[in-house]
Amino acid sequence: MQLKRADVVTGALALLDTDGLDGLTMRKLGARLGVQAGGIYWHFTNKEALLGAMADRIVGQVTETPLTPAPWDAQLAEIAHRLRRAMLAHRDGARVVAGTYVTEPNTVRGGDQAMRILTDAGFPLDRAAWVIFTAMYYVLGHTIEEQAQREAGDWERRGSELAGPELRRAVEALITADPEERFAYGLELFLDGVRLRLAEAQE
Amino acid sequence: MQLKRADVVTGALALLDTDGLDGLTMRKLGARLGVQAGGIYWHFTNKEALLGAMADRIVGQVTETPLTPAPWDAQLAEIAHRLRRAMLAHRDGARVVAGTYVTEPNTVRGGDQAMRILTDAGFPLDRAAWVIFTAMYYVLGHTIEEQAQREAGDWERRGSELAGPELRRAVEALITADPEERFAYGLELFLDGVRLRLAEAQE
DNA sequence: AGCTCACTTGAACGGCGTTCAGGATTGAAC
DNA sequence: GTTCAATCCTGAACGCCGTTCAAGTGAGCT
Repeated sequence: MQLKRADVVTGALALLDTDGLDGLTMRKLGARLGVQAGGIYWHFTNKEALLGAMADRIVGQVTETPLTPAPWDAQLAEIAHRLRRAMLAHRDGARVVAGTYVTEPNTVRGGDQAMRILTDAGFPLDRAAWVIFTAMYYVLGHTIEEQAQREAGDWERRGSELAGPELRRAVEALITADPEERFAYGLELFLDGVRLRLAEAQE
Repeated sequence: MQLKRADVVTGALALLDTDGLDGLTMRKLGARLGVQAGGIYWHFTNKEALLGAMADRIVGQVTETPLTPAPWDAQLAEIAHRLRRAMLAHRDGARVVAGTYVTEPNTVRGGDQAMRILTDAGFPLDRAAWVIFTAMYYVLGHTIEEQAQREAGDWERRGSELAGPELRRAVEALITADPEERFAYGLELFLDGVRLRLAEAQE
């Protein structure tokens, strides 16, 4: 059986889970697929394209099951939570997603969906876009660090060694806390801002 | 005259400006410093350490001039704006800063300062830490994309080709907009959230 | 003048992404 | 069942990367 484009992506995600993003090399991927490294280039023009396809596979989880009807803010929060969970499902998943641009189909679908939720709620189009990208930065940043922390225990050590008095206990507060709770907190933080601006625009 | 640790950082930042992060190699840096690539390893144990020092030099701009007395939210916004400007001052500056951990002295100083502002305003210590990291994710994410967009014109093309109806105009709205205004908007978005929570906690 | 310690050389090592001419495999048409 | 073109893969190389290390150089103190 010959390799299909989708098989390469599946194999690459499996390799990502075992070896991490830094261990994801074309040679190792070839070995796992029973193929020489060069052979992969028939399916993808370069590694970046492969990473893009991987990112899209990960992000695809977000739009897989339809959203239940709910207020706009709850729906937006749901999407953000789904995105975080989808990225956490693969080692270094957030870093993979962060390293790609917006052109892949699933990414576009998700962005489109979020845009519609905000514009339906009465947000002007351009501001809606700003809000979504702001949210995106937060979700990506939070999840990247959540995964970095999960995989490297030396984070804590390094942090508490050199830090000043305030920040030192702050870092401890970060590590101790439940990541999901922290994520929800930060998300609500600027959902508040969005609610405020929506109320202003509506009266 | 022999090389000092600080000279290496200065040369590395100059090379960063001309060749970008991907073009920043030890061999090219050596050439610019009039030194073999291996010689740099006497000053820095590896490239990561060098990048850390570069990041700290960049971040140092933030705490260089003291903050003028002002309400806590204005001070926090000022720090965020300074950080963005400091990173914009070097090509790929945001990516460099994002790739390092918290241990460098200037990074620590800045974090400490921000923590104190929030705790002085009445925020509980652990929540203050959460807020700061949330802000950090936003500032980094925004600035990374701002710089990516500045350097690659194909961003726009790719975005408007494949995008769905909503997102397509959203991307246009992003590109057209003044980055600074967009930055301030997103920042205020969750400063609102912080203000709200502070008001709740105080009554 | 001699010595020490701080710095640098030069060459190598293993690994990386990528290319490409040629071989193998497939599946449909005859 | 043979032919044939399109598809898929091999094998070997290319140039670049970060990093190591024994051996060399040179400035500044004694």
